[in-house]
Amino acid sequence: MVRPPCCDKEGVKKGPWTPEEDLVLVSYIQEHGPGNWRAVPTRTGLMRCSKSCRLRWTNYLRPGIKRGNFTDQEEKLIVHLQALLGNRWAAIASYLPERTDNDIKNYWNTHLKRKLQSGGEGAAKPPAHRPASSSKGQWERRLQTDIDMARRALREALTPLGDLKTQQHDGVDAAGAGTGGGDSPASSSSGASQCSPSAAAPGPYVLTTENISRMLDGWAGGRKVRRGGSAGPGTPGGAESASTGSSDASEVSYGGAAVASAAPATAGTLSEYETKPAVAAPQMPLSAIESWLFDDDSHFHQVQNASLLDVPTMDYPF
DNA sequence: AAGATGCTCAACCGCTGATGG
DNA sequence: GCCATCAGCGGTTGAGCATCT
Repeated sequence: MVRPPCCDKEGVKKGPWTPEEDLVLVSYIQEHGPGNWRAVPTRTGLMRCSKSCRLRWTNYLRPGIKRGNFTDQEEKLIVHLQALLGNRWAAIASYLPERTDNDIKNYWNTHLKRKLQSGGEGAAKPPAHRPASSSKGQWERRLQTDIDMARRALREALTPLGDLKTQQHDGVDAAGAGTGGGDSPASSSSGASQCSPSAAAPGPYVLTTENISRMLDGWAGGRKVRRGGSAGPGTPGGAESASTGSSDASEVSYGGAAVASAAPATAGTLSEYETKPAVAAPQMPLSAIESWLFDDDSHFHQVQNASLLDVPTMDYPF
């Protein structure tokens, strides 16, 4: 059966989002929480398809997104995870809560791939993925292994490079059987960190309409405010353009205690989030991940599927 | 200064898996 | 169990900007 594309309908707008549309979408989500994307266009009156709304939110408007200026640590982590997981960007993104899969994918394709190619052929070859014939049991096992490997990779990435190689033969945790269900932690586990929708209390979104409109101030209306230079990333939103460099709402603790809705638009809330130094590494999320990792360290010694750990030594050229 | 080329990244497209009737 | 619908993912495209010639 051939399903017509969801955006085939007449009157569905495509192309770059305008600040007004962003505002409408954010207002709606602030009120109802993300999710039920199908209803968004009709309820908001946006002439966009649901998919487009979801994408706009997850890749761009969602609080806590950091743009541009990938740190060395993030780079290494991405490379490492990519080598382990392949091009499963959502899974990779779930380990970088401030980054979107799209962002990581773009960064990989435009920076890292080239870097690796020029610096060392085959430093990180993506493993073959998702054999079409794998049974469900195999698939689930592989998922768990992915999670384990990613966890391990993350731990390694967070470890000073000098120590890395000594850990190459650590075991893999086979324990986590539980939750793991998903190809994409992004869709399940990331929920916690990625502002996953309604599951978590829709609550604390930092982006009040006022904030949004402030964010959108200075948006020239052109498609891009070019990244780089002093201006922040090319986000029209310019939360970061208002600030220095790549910081935007990233440290907003939308998941936690109520910065957001509580954050009265009046209180110049945005400035609270503007003060983060552009180069600041994602300390918060990473440290959270770190503690998760190291708390669970004992599991690393339960080797179960050692063959899957034959990851080539990561000797990245940068 | 102007055109050509390269680079970046937001957005789109098509597919797959999950879910509900 | 089947089918329709929806959400999410990864690959690709193309507009706009930067840099080069």
